[in-house]
Amino acid sequence: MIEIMKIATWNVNSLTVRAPQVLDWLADNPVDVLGLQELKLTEDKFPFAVFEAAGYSACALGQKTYNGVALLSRLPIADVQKNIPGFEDEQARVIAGTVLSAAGPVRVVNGYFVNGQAPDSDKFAYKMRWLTALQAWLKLELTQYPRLVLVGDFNITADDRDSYDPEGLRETIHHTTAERDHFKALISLGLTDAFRQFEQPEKSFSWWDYRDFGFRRNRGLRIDYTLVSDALKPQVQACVIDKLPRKNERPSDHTPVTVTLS
DNA sequence: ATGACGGTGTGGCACCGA
Repeated sequence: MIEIMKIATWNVNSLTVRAPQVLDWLADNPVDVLGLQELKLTEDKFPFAVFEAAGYSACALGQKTYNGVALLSRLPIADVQKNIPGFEDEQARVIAGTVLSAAGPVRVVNGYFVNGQAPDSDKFAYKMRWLTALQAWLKLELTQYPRLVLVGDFNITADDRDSYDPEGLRETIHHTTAERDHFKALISLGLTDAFRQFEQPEKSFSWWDYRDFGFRRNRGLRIDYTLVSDALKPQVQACVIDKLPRKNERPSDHTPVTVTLS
């Protein structure tokens, strides 16, 4: 018998607005674990009960107005970690937990990576510091949890295929060499971009600007990723971007990405 | 070059996102 485990990521851009869409999506796509980003609410406003009723327990690191991350899971979650240990951060960007599946424990790290605004900004400097801290922590996590999945909104295009206009946007935010070097450094820890393990259509994106008919014109970026550790790589069965929720009324600007493990 | 759209908080807009 083959145990299947599905892990997904979705930047919902306000859980207050999007909770009904998340519930609808889970009803159609009953993944085992869903990492959410950009909750834009504090934990006291997190709708634990509605997700419980749908069969999902939740753990969350909230923040008013900005950021905020959560893990929804149908399986028990243990050893929850909020933000990067030893990295002082007022912003709620990371939540990790160990999912106890029938096939053994899987460490799921869910991140809302720093946007960075512009390469010459203070926010970009923070992005670099944050990425450095994430990398150092994940190196340790991987020794403790060889079976690890890193999901989230990375706010980085891994390479030119992940942008609708790689030439025109060269060295702008999400496209800089410095950001891509950090992405490669994560890969060098022993992680693999599950999406690129499979043949994919050209111009596959996970985010489209609300403005200027971005989705209709497919002017988007692939910035939402599911990275699997070397130990899990042989078990990757599929990785798909679901564009359907982007067609909803009042959609998030991001769509869910799901990785399937055997 | 700018702003376009959307969410939030607070206030009559500004800030942020990507």
